[in-house]
Parts: sequence; C-alpha cells; structure tokens
Amino acid sequence: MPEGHTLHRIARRQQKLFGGQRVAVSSPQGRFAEGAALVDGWEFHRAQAWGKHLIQGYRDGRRSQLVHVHLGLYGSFTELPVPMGEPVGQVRMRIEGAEVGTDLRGPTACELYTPADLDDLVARLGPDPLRRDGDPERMWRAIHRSRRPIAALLMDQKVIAGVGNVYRAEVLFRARLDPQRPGTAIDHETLTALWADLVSLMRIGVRRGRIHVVAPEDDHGPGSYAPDRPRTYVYRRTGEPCRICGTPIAQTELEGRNLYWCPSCQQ
DNA sequence: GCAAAATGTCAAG
DNA sequence: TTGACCTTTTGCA
Repeated sequence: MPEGHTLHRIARRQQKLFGGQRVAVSSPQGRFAEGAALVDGWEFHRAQAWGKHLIQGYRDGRRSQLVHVHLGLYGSFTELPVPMGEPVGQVRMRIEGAEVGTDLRGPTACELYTPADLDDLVARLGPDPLRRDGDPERMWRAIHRSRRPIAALLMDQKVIAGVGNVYRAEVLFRARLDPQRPGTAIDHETLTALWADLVSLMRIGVRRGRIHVVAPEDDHGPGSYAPDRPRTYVYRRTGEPCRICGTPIAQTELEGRNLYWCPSCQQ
C-alpha cells in the first residue's frame, strides 16, 4: 500500500522502534548483503520520509551512513518480536532491535546512499504534503504552466511528492475536477484547496495506516451495509454507482496507470 | 498449479 | 510509449 502516507508512517514507526538503539542488520536474501554488513551493529539514528522514499541514518562513533528504500508497487515492511525466527520468503533487509525486528520484502530500491545522493533525491522531488516544509506554491508553479492533464500532474513526483494512484483519483473526485483538465485551466484557489485537502487526507492515512477519504455524510448507499465502511469514492469502483449521484464510475488508462472518476460529478 | 494484478519507477526505443 | 523489475496475493481451472 505504498503511497506517501505509508512511508511517513513507516519512518515514524522505525524511529520509535529503533531510534538511538544499536541494531542488527542483515540481508537474508543476499541482495543487500554488502550494505547490511556495513551498518550491522551500528546505531539506528534516524528515519525520515520524503514522498514515497524512506531514508534511514545509521551511526557508529564518528562514522555515519544513509540507506535509501523505495517500496515500489509491492514492497513492504513487516514486524516480528525478537527473536524473529527463520525469514519467510524473500527478505531483502532485516533489522533487529532489542524487542522487535522488521523484515523488508520486494522493494524497488534498498541501497546505500551518500549525502549527495539524498540532496539529488530531494532536488528532484516536488513538495510533500506530509512534510512541514511542503510548499503548495511550488506545486502551483509546476501545474499552472503545464498543459498536461491534472490527473497526470498529480502522479508526477517532480510536481508533488507522495501522491499515488489512490489519492490522485480520490482528491480529484472530492474537488469535483475533471481529471483531463489541463493544468493551465486550473486556478490558484482551486489548487490551494486541493493541497489543503491532500494534507488532511494524507495525515489521516498516516494515522490510520490506510487510505480513508469518504466523508461521514457520504457514507451511505449500496456500500453502507458492507462489513467495512466505504473508504473510497472512485478508486477501483469501475461500473459501481457514484456515492453522490449514482452514475457508474468510469475507468480509463492514462500514462500507463488506471484512472477512475465520476463522469457526472467531475466536469 | 498457474496467470494476473497491484497504491511505482526507470531505461530503452 | 513500452517493457522490465521487485514479491505476494487472489482468482480461476
């Protein structure tokens, strides 16, 4: 489930679990063997998220080392009490603290980073709604001069960092914006409100560990008797009735990703 | 038992 | 624009 909220939640969690502790680091699968060997036994100093990227900082006396993790589509961290037992499946990195350890599976990236690498990463990312220094004006400047559809711009990590396919679809629905509308055709006020909505939605995502964007007053209709309350308006609801107007939710492919929207509410 | 899909990114053409 | 890649889970035989 890796959009930005997942990574910020993981950073927070790892900071709490391991921050200031010496940790055992290994790569049971072997594909991060050299990196793991380098920081094994060092102090886990700090974990931070930038968009969908996780940066861990390790220290040992005067030495320090960064590790960069990107979960890609299906990467995940899981936790187990120590002793963790034999790894199950393909575990790229295992971090063991005093009481709890975590296993990393399926990441796109798990690699050593230099401070310069981190600078480059931050420089190529747009503002992150989950960071205090996230600046909506930077997003505005990138969007209002681009003719690309707003749905494509929101997925572009150079424009705004941390938004993925679910938040993209949902925030456009909540703003009642046509996903195909060009960036140039959206005014400053609309984008400022969209940013503010993302900030509050993604914070909820961090807190709950899952994406939940349906307002209580919209929580009715065909889905209301489902065991779980509905959490999304449009994402993966192709053909199902819009929670507001009943029109079937539409789906198309945009730049290789599935896009969902309500053709009636979002014009 | 196997294919397909998934909340992502990058490089090749 | 397309394909490759990382891994697990789901659905269909």
